[in-house]
Parts: sequence; structure tokens; C-alpha cells
Amino acid sequence: MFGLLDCNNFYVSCERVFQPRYEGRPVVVLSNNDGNLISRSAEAKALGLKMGDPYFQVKEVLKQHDVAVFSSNYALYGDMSRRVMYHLGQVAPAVEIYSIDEAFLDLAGMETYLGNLDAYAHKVRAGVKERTGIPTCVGVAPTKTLAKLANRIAKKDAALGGVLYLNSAERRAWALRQVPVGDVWGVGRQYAAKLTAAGIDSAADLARVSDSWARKFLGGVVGARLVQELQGRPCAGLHPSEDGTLSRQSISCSRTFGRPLSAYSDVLAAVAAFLSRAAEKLRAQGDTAHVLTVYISKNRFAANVLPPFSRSATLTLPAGPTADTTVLLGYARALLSRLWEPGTAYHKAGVVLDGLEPPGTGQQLDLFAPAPAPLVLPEKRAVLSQRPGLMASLDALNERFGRGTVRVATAVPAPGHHGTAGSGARAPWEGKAQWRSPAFTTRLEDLLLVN
DNA sequence: TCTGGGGTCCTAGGACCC
DNA sequence: TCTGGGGTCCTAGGACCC
Repeated sequence: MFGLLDCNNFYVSCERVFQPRYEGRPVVVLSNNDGNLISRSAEAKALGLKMGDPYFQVKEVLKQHDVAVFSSNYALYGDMSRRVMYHLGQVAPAVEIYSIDEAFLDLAGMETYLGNLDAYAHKVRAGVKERTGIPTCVGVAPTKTLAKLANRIAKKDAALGGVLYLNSAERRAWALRQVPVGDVWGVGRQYAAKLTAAGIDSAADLARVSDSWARKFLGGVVGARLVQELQGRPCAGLHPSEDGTLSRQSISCSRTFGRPLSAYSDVLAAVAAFLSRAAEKLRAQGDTAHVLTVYISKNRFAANVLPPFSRSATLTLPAGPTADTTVLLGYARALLSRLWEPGTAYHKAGVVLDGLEPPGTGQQLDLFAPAPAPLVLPEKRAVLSQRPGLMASLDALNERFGRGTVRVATAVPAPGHHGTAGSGARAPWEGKAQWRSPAFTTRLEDLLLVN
């Protein structure tokens, strides 16, 4: 048995924990750059506001109904997520953190131990609410896909009290009939259109298609697994998250710029800043990377811009894995210069680190690298080219004095007509965040005072 | 004026290996 | 007349997830 616990309107709920005056009122949270709606309270959903709606398109509706608007505050959401996951780790045998607001619980064998898992699921839910203030729903079922399905039904049907346990074939069949095929985990827009065109409208219909049909029309083995999981046959196990943190197979950092950029130096500075952040996350995870991708994108919404909207370049690092920002930056420069088209207005850039592995699993030296200076002893060479000490100091300074206190110079915006370089200036790639709430749980100056 | 960011898994062709 | 089979790695892209 799997449990799936999912926080209700997570970002909105985080804002409400510290500002309870927003309870019962419509509230939305915007994406980076205040671009789109990415979290909506129940009241906001009732107004017809949709996930992903561009802010500028719904601005009037928001004003008209006095909807509270927040910029996203990831320092707050990340910390609240950590608290939720920590509690789950205390009450479940194994937890897989699936996203910032969701976790799978391994409940194998718990039925024989506890009897009905309904009461247990309610207890977990109440525990999270009591310790973090975050409301959740729980689905329990024999496969992950069915646990997601149960969770979705629990969210929509308030009469269920936030929990749905699919403990019999009859209840599973009933649940499958409740859910439109497009709401099944793993069925996106493209597949939903294909399925409904073929007369497959509900999850129950999808559970009846043949293995070969699923392979042919739903992305091969992925589709075949999806159908099996709906039938109650598990294809995916639980991948426990070690000590409440998530270890990733790739790390990326990307941003839409605050304004379109056509100067190479501006885009390079942005790439350097994103790379610095990605490398920081890499080191925090205790890994090195040996594959680097850089991409730059044009504005896909502009009428006069033709596809492709994005170009990427990937490199397997010739000198092996590293977590050194300056080493990675050297390669990132080369990749960017391959992608650059002069006279183009760029809208966004990003970097991705792949091929992650713990350091020291086989240092590959560079055959063509310049010979080390004669005074350097052989055991010091690795330190010079990889400089773990420098990176550790960089991370420690930024941890203590705030992110970006010490940076590689390439990532510092050049002085321009919008201001001067330095800590006070806004980089040209930085976007808007007009309505950001305080970092209530992660910054001393932002602590709430209780009288 | 104005449309997010960070992930996973899979596919497929080409270069290369023995 | 006529040119193998079984692999890996690299790179780019597509579909999906929250």
C-alpha cells in the first residue's frame, strides 16, 4: 500500500499560516517575475481563475473581487515543506519526497498491523496540520497512480474529510469512474486529446485498454506501466528520501529576464549567475557534475519570432566531473558562444548540470591542460584545478552573509544606464517580485513579533 | 508593457567499441 | 553475388509532473 499526502494550495496555505487574515478570502500566488498564477485558494478557484493564467490577463478580475496577490516566496515555502516532510518522517516507515508539497508514504504491511488505514491517514493529516498549520489530503491505494487518484478525489469531495482509502476492488472501480482521463497522473494535454478522440473518457476506460494499445499510443513502456498501475498492479516502488532531503539526478537554474537582452555581456552575466547558483546547489548536495547544458530562449509569445524558440548546447566535461564554479563557467562560456545569434533579443537563459556523482570517484585529468607550475607539488595540483577549499569558503561566506555576497566577477552586472554595478543595483536579468511576503521562518529580521 | 522554474523518464540517430 | 551483431556514450528533443 502507498499513501500520498499532498498539501492543499500549498503556497497560498504557507502565506495564510503567518497571515491568518487571508483565511476565507480569495488568495493567489504568482510565479517568478510575477508572470502567472501558480497557486490559488479555493475561493480564487471558485472565481474561475485557472492555474497558469497570465497575471496581466486576469488583473482586472483580481482587483474586482479583491483577491489578495502574493509574489512567490521560495524561502518560506521551502522551509515549510521541510517541516511537513520532517513530520512525515516521524510517523511513516519510509517517505519519498515527490515535490515541494507532496510525499509518498510506504505503507506496506501496515494493514495487518493497524487494520484499517483510514484512521492512520486521518492521524497523519491532523499531525501535519497541528505542527505546521498546513492543510493536506491523503490518498491510500495499492499503487502510486491509484494513490494519486484517491488523493485527487479526496481533494474535490469535502465530504470525505481529506482522506480516501481504496481498500477493495469495488472502491477502486468506483474511484476510476469518478476521474476524467486527463486528470490521471501521467496523462498530459497531448495524451488527453488523443484518448478522448479514441472514446476513452474516464480513468476506468483507460484501465481497460490493452497493453499493446497503451504502448503504441501513450509513449511506449511509460503508457503500459500507467495502465497496469490503474489496474492495481504496482510498476513503481517507493524511493525513500534519505533523512528528509531530496537528492537529485540533475540540477538546473533558469530565469526569464526582467527585460529582453541583446547584449552578449548581459546574457553572459546572467548565465554566470545561474551557473553559480546551480553549482552551489550541486555542492550543497555533496556531488560533482560531468555534463553541462546551457540554453538561451527567445520570446515565444512575440508575433514576429519564429521557432525554434530555444537553443541548447550540451558538453560532457573533457576533464571529468567537477563542482567548481569557475571550472564550469569556463565551459559555459564556450557553450554560450556556440548558441549566440547576434542581433537577437533573448528572453530567458538557463543552465543544467547532469551526470551527478559524489566527488573522488575517479578523477580524470586533462591531457591537454597546461602543465602545472614547477613549484607545485603533485598532490597540490588537484587542489589548484578543482579548489574545493575556495568553493567551501565561497559557500560559507554566502551562507553567513547572504546569497551573492561573494560572486565570480562574470556574474556581476556591468554598470549601465539603469544604475551602477554592485550589491545595490538590480541586474538586467532580474524580474519583478512586487508583492513578496517576509521570510517568516528563515530570516531573523522577518520574525513575527507577538504582543 | 506583460506569459515561471525545476524536475523525471524515454526515444532516436550517429559515432564508436569489440 | 556481396558487407554482422551487440553493445555504450553522446546529444537533442519530447512528454509529462508539480
